[in-house]
Amino acid sequence: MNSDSGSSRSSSPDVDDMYARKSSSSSGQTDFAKMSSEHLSRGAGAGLGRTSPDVGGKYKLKKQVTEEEIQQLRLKINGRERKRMHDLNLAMDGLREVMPYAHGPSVRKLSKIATLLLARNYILMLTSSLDEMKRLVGEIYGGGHHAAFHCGAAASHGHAAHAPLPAAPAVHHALLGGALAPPTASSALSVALPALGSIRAPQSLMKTPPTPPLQIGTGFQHWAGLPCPCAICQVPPPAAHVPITSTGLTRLSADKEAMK
DNA sequence: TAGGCCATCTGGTCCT
DNA sequence: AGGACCAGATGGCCTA
Repeated sequence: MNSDSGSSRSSSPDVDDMYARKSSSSSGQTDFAKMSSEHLSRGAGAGLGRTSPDVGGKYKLKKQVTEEEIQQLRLKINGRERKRMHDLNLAMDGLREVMPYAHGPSVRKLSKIATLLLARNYILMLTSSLDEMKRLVGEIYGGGHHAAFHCGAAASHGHAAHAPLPAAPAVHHALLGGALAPPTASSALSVALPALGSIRAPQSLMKTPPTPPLQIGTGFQHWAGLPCPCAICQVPPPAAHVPITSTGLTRLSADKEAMK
């Protein structure tokens, strides 16, 4: 299958290198020279360089387009398409990085379809967890005193405006643990103080291989047993920030705004 | 060897 | 007109 993790197949070969291959069908994936000449000649005969009005599209070029100009144009278009796909693959890699599955050279990279499906499930799970967490907060503080939503380390995380209640950290992390566990309708007592180290990625998200503790990208190093794994403190750093429009996170942002 | 996954090329369509 | 986006076709690589 896909052996991209550390294998010879790069998800995005160097574009310049690709251009360089145009006349020397090296050991690439596609016999570029062969395909190019084949398709270009076909294109030249069927569309490129034609002036016939019945042929729509961008190749309704002025007459007298030389073979070389056609080839240059084709190469230019191909290069853009490669770059586009390259960018798409980079985005896909970025998505993989923030997905809760095992990363590493010995772990096969998720396929594109698997990445997308996992991402969808992950978002759904986070949304569900967030809803549950907010519901529990509402139960405990009857009316939702959101100041209690923040931990004592808030100041160092940019939450300095919110003075934490004395009991807030423990309550906060207890809620977090509950939220990360499979959502239930249990009371607040049932979610009391699971060890942070026990937090695991939802196994249901991944069939294989066994999932390690959540690794939500490079900006989340403090996840496993470190100070504050809360949803708020887990806001991705700018570099790894993926625009998220899920309703749960949107509401969370709204709540944070309301707390100011 | 079949099937899955991928990169690339290509032509068409839509948008600016 | 040029670029972005898309889907189909093609062929290579890898795994079961």
